[in-house]
Amino acid sequence: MEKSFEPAQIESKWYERWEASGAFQPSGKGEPYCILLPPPNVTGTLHMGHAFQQTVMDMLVRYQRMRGMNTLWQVGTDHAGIATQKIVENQLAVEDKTRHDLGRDAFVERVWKWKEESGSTITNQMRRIGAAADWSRERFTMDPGLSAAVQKVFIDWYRAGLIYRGNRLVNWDPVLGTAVSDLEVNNVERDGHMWSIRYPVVGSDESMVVATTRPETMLGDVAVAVHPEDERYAHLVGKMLMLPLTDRLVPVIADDYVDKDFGTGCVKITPAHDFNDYAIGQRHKLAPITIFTLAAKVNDNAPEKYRGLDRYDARKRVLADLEAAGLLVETKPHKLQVPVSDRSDAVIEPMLTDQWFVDLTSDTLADGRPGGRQAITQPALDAVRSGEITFVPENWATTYTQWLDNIQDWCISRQLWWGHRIPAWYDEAGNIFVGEDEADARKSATAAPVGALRQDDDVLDTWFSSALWPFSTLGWPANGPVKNERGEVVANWEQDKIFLPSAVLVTGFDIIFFWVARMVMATKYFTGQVPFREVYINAIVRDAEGQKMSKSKGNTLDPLDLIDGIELEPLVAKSTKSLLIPQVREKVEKRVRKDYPDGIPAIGTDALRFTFAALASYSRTINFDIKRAEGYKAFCNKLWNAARFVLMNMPDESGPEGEVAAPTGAPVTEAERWILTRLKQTLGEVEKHFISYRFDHLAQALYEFTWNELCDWFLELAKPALNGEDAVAAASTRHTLLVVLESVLRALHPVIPFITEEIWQSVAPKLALTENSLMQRPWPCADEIAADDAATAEIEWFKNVLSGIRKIRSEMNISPARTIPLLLADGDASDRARVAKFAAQIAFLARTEAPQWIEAGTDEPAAAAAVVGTLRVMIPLAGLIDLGAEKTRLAKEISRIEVEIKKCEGKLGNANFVANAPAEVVVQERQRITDWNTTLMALREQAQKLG
RNA sequence: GGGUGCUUAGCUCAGCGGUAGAGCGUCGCCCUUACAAGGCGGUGGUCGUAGGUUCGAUCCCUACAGCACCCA
Repeated sequence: MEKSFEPAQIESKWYERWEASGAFQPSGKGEPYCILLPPPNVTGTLHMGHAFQQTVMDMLVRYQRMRGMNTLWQVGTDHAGIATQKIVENQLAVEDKTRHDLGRDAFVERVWKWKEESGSTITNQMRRIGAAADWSRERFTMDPGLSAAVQKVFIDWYRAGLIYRGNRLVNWDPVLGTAVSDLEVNNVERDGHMWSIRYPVVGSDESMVVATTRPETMLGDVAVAVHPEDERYAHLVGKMLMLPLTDRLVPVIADDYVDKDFGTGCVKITPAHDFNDYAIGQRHKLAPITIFTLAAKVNDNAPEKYRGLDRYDARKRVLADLEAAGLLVETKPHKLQVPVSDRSDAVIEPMLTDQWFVDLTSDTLADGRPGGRQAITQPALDAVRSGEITFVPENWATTYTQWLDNIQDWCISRQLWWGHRIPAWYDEAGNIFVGEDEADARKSATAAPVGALRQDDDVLDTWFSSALWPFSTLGWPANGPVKNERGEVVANWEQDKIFLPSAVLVTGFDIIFFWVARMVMATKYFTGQVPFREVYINAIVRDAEGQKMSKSKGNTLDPLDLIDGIELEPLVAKSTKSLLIPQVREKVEKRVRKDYPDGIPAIGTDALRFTFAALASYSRTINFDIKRAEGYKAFCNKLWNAARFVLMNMPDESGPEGEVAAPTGAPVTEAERWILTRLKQTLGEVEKHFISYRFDHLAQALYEFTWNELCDWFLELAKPALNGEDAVAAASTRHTLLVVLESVLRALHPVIPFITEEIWQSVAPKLALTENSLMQRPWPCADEIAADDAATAEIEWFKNVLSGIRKIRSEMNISPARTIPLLLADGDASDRARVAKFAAQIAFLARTEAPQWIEAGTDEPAAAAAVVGTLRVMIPLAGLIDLGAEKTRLAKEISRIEVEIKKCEGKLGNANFVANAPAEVVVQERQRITDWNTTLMALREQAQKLG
């Protein structure tokens, strides 16, 4: 083995071998255990969030596979309608073209081409982080099978009356020219103004003043609303107002929605361009007036002078005209939430358009069939309320149910070209025909179409196809084998439905509504089953200061840069490459140079994964600190060197295969039985933490065992045993070293697969193991290891003795290289026996001469002492230690213990404590005071002897 | 405005009713033959503030402050 751990060398070789061996595919044996990968954007790249989430999934999958489960990690990518179309449109823009220059078919072809080029980027990156996913079943949301599922679901829901077409207010992106989902809209706080505008009351001297952040929308006002109990305006309700700048009159209406205390208590109502106003308009049966075109320019419903103006130009014009008319009462600065499209940065304009919706809100349809609430929403709510699906951490269930309780119908149409085209046709009279194709649509119609049929231009929301992911990837709705777009068989529902429900969904909280809930809805409706039993909501990865990672801040990290390392200059170049605004570029460069003055060191995949595990508590964010990752690289190196030590100590005369003969019978030494006991405990903890998804505790348990017990104590204890005269103990220790190392490799494998595999390959022959890969080994079960409490007590005693000596050496500044005398006094029979048993270990590890007992009554030389129980462990002062220093040290120790005793006495002296505290707590407290007193007496005796 | 979290050592975080913990950093001594990415030993915290419940509160309850995020 190399002298130190070199991640790059070992990571490159294992992944391909694992994949080629078929180890990532379901074994076909054991209980099914399935995890669905939240499909990343097909043209996307791996970011820290992906790397974290996928590490979590990979740990679970590898663990369950080792436990003998029939494991499927279903992977694939998402066509990400808007994002992908936008990228290709940007490419066209460079050539000074738009998608319309190409036409629909040629454009879509071009997107496919781009998908072919870049589609494997993220999946190859996933391989770098070691994802043990079944790539032979990789799917794409637009492959033929998944498209068939989309079509069937649309048609079935349409025919069940659960999908309808309607003219509704939606989030409209005027730049992209499509409706977008709420998820793609960010509410951003911006500096704006609050303008107060006077609306005169018709036939009166009175007027009403409304406050608005969007004065231009007044051109579409249909009313002014006040609170029904607002006495100031009660007499005006029902009266008409003159809408300034127009020749229209609008009524004053009363509605609870209005906040009396906000502004003047009068609200202008523009139903066509505001969601709240839309609801009020509906309540009061006021027809909305749309005043913008789809490009957000003023349309013909507004007075002529404003027509054709962009919404912001219109605002200026409206304000100027109001000012001129003396109707602008006040202008003051105001912070407001502006809805901004995540995809184009354009300000969203609520817009009345014809869209397709999934009904999620009506109880019963007009014809008596169940409505969407009954058929789709309620079952999804029940699945979580009944506990059929549980969230981890559990409070996310509240988020889920609250959202479903207030759900709106789902707008599923998008005005894009890239996506699943809606299987609906219109005749010349505007009648709708839905079917698999035009012929099927005609066939299923109740009336003959008028004239020619034309297919709907729109495509479906990407989430519509991802909602079907849990069952469409398993082959539904086909009965036989399903092929992907390359013609390879990837699923077969008849066989694969055993993987439904999947075991756990690992995903971010931000898509609970948009994806998680919709998967539950669709899967429940079409298969009658829940899509998964548990939902583990993973934390969001932030930078070390807790800031959101963003390219424009310059605090993003590329997981591959952490794995491979990167020099400063390339890192700067990379971070600033796609930033267009010069100021941002400077800021980013400064930040990168400050944060990584020496670039990023290569820490390797395993250390990165261990870091993710160690940070994965139930907290909702994890702040990624590169320092921490470096610490876990050191851990990998520690493990590496521990393995080196074990292998270096194997006999030369091992068998033909390198096998080290297993001794018959139980391990000989206390140390072996102790480390096996600790291994058993650790494995038990790890199993527990896997069940509760506490990867931080899991990682810590393994870290502590490996470093603080195996390396710090057992390997050290093994040294004298291996080199001692007891050949039986040496042989036994040698074998235990191998067994413990091999077990810990197995236990660590789900977290750090590469290094463990690499080491295991060298260890396996020594144990005559026949598997080709660590991946094929079973999980090291705690139940298979014997515990030995007596041995544990012996080793605890030994550790106390050794620590006592080390502390004296260190505090008295005795050179670690110097061998010193060791004296023992007092103690009981068991101390005598233990000293005899561990004499060689004590001498070796504490660098002392053979211990010498001082019999009671004989004179003691002046010495520094440590106390273990009643035993005094002493190092003579002569030539080594300053008497004064030792007295000071003792005094400090004595006063520390006196404080502890005082605390105990305080509790035990309280009658209420003794009467009310649980018996075992009182007993424990009494035991503590006894132990402290024992130590105190020994220390005092020692102090007295020093004079 | 409604909701959900968070506030513990210099930093990043565990703990959550009965002796305050880890990693990193820091200080001292050591290049001891698995590992200086290391060893050994230290230092460092009235657990956001104020009340309450309890024999006992970092942990439970209430209020407040600050910081996040989600939904309006």
